[in-house]
Amino acid sequence: MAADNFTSAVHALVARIPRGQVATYGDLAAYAGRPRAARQAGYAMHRCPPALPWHRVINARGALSLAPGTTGYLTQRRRLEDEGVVFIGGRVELSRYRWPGPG
DNA sequence: ACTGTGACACAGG
DNA sequence: CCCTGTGCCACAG
Repeated sequence: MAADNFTSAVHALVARIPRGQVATYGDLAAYAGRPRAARQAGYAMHRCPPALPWHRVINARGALSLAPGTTGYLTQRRRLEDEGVVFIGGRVELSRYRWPGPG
């Protein structure tokens, strides 16, 4: 069952994102030690344990990468809004909510 | 081994 | 702002 290092690193990072803040796939990949593996971070999120705050992970444009209208999209958006994240035109202001990183 | 695909990102136009 | 092409990395068939 053990996930590979990159995947577990991404999951560990997701667990560290503070409430009300967000991180991009590219950010997570970089913090995990692979600056060019944003897509793989996305795959890691697809395999993300439901207990983690997966909704705090969005794309570099400040939008949700799940298909609009789907249950996943609505869940993610509602959770973020519950944490105080404001959506404008389907996007959030990254300069305002972006997590600086683990260290 | 090769091709297609994706919860991505960035440079151009 | 939009849309498009290209680069990227790993997985599935």
